Amino acid sequence: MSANREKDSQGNQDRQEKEQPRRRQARGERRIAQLLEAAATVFSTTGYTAASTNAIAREAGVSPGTLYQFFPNKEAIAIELGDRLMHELREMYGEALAPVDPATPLNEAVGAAVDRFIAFNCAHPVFFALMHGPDIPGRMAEEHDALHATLLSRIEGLLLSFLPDADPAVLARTAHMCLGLYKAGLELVLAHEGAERDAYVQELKNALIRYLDPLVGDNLGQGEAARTAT
Amino acid sequence: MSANREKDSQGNQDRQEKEQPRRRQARGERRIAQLLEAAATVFSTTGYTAASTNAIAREAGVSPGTLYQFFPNKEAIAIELGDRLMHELREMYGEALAPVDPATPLNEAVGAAVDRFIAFNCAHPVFFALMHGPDIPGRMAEEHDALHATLLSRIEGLLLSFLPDADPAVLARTAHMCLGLYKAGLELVLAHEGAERDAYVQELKNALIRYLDPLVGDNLGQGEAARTAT
Amino acid sequence: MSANREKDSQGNQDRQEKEQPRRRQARGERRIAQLLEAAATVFSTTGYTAASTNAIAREAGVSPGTLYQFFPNKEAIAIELGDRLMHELREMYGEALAPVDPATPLNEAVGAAVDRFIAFNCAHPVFFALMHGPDIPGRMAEEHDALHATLLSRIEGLLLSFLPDADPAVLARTAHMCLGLYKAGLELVLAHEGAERDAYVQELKNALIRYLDPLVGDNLGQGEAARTAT
Amino acid sequence: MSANREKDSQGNQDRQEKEQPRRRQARGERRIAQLLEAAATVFSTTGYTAASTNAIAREAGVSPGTLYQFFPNKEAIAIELGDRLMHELREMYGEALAPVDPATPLNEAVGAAVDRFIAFNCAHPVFFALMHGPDIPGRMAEEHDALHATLLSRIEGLLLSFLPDADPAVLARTAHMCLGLYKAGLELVLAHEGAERDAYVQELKNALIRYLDPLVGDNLGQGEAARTAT
DNA sequence: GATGAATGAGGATTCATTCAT
DNA sequence: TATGAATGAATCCTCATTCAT
Repeated sequence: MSANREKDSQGNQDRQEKEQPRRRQARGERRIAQLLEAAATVFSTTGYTAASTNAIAREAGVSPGTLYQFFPNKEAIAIELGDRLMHELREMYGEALAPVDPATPLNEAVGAAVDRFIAFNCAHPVFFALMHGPDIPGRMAEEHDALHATLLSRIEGLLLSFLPDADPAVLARTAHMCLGLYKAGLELVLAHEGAERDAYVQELKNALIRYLDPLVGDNLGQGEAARTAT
Repeated sequence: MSANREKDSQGNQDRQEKEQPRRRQARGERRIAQLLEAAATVFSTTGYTAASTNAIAREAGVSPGTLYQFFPNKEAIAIELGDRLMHELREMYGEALAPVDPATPLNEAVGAAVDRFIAFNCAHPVFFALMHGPDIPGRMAEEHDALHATLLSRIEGLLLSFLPDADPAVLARTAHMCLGLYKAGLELVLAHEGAERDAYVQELKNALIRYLDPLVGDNLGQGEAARTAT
Repeated sequence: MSANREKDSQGNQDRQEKEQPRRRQARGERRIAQLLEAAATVFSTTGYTAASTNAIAREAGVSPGTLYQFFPNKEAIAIELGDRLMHELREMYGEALAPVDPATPLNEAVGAAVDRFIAFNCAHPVFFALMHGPDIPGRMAEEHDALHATLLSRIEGLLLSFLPDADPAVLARTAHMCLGLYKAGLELVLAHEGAERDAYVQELKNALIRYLDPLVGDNLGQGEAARTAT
Repeated sequence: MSANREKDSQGNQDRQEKEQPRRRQARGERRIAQLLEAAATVFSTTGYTAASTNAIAREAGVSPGTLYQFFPNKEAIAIELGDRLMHELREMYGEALAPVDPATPLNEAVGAAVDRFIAFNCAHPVFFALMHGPDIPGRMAEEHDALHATLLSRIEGLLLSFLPDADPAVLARTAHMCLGLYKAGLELVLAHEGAERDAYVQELKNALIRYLDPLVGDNLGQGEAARTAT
């Protein structure tokens, strides 16, 4: 049933004999990556709750025991997955989303941010599952909340560029709304392909821009831009 | 929470024979309602996947066997629940959302629709769980899609009042976006209480109105309204 | 006294009838007895830790699921088993071991008590396993201790008949020693059969009588009796 | 949790070649001792059945593979541990317990023997676990029995000093009883500390002496001694 | 129709043991 | 030799579903 055994024919023979511990660790790291990838697949297919560790192991081509050599339980897999995704997000786009030149027109800033996020989410479909999870039980909810909080603070950072003197409560609410809108749009984007997908991306941008536009009333001309963006 | 004592000691034996089938039916209906109510509670608490039929039966105060006398499986419960919710929605708000006087300003129309939906969703928290389910497995997805489709067509109806000559594809996309935006906002609304909840309701309306406003360009003055709605 | 069912007390109001439950419950009770008997067999064969619930179910001739319909986990089985054994012990020998006529010679009192206990233990070999368990984990240790404490207090009661004015600390220590001696002897008794077993029973009595004899110095002549008992 | 690098940097390179096999052996011996020590800790903490080989390896600071380089399986560890303990016992107290001057009063002989054994058991808590194990599965029971047999023969030897012309069957039975009594007392001794422990040690001696005293009837005056020992 | 016992496959997790390096 | 990854059967327990009464 289980075909496994180092199927990665990467020909990594150039590694050194001195670095034996490193080799060991390297193998472990590879397995971990492999398992996380498998978990990503299974999570995005079935959702966290319905995902079984055996299925993840099978998807990764290893035995269940191997999975538990690297992760103490199912939760830990999702948590590590979330951590890695956040890390990558951070690496790709810098520590903050924010450092936007306030002179940048809103529609450009939003458009760029959405494009980036969409690209990231298309590359990592699990991110959506983890971000979106409504049925996350136990200690994992904390992780979920942490991920959420991180995203929110980034969005707040971005918004601050445009709304430097906003009431913190309003700012928080606006960030929540933006994240919600984004998630809603993302779901539609991921559900379509090709031209239709692009159209939804544009609609998502429109929705965000139009939602935010009145809040940055001093940036003249943007309302007009937004109105003609379709 | 309904008591279920069928020991009708009414002494009216002659009537009993004739009415037995009806009584039976009536009892069955009561049981079904009881079970669906319990299912609604359990589904909204734990989500569909994590909900167990035994838990539903226990919540309904009946044995698992009884549950399976009325529903062939777990899926069927959710499906029936969805159907009933749609039915109730239809009863409450008419066959279509649409019959809106085209002269109604957009913000009023959207505001009224959102208020209605929010009220409905607050009254029936399961609706959100069923509408939102990202981890719906197997054949149940069809039902989910059906529910979705119904909502979409209603939204399209409403939109048609304002965009009578829109491209069908654009119309569909717009409806999808509206539904997505609504779901996103609903999640935030349900997650808060009191004044904060009201604030989110307003934000949700704003988001929808501003999103739609440019599409109904002929309705002069509404952009202004939207801009000042906060 | 009955098995502890998983009872989420969720406001189930007035339920079922009066006659059927008897039958149902009767079947359940029989299953419980069956399962406890199987557990007794398995526990005495392999010890608590090494005993598997599947093995118990198999021994009882039922599926694993059935076992868990009556017991929430492995611990509960052992606990219920212990409770039933204590209950039976109490039923057989009265609430206390003690009400011994102080005029009874020590050797007779001890002999009678040992005979009774031996008979009980031979009839219920698990009792030894539960009493003796050195590797009992988790919450079950409490039960074990409770069982132990019960036995100790009974022994103390008996001793008080002979040592009415003993220091409580000494009394406790003496009771512990008696129980320990008894357990040690019991192990040997259970390990043999026929005449050899009888011989060990006699040796156990001797050990206890001789240990206690000097403590009841006022009962003249008992030392002599003890010395010739072999 | 000790690091375990065998990079013995003794700088004596010339010796190395000749002595490599010896060094190897020495290293192996050290590993074995290390593993047995770890096993002793784990066994006495969790019991044999619940002890995992991985836990032993971890406690020893080595990998599971290393453990299996020296022991073919879990059983073998316990067996070797038992053997070493017996060996040490023999080394410490001579080949026999017996060489007791028959003129030694019984209470002195028993008191000395008990003190020695108690000291040994306190120094090696595993001994109790191995000696006492009621849940020993499979082939390991043989080893357990062997250990037991050794102890018994030593006790018999000691008894022979006092009962030179006893029936072998009686002798064996008496030895079994003494060992049982000792184990029972030991359990109580190990369960207490300080003055209470000492008190239990004394009680254990009393129990043994009083048990044996009548058997050595020709040693006048000992009965008296036993009676006043408390 | 109602009950609750019964089922058994499946899920998370552990562990003795083996294997490649 | 030492390592630590790998295995897979076994463990405890759950749950959708069926059955006898």
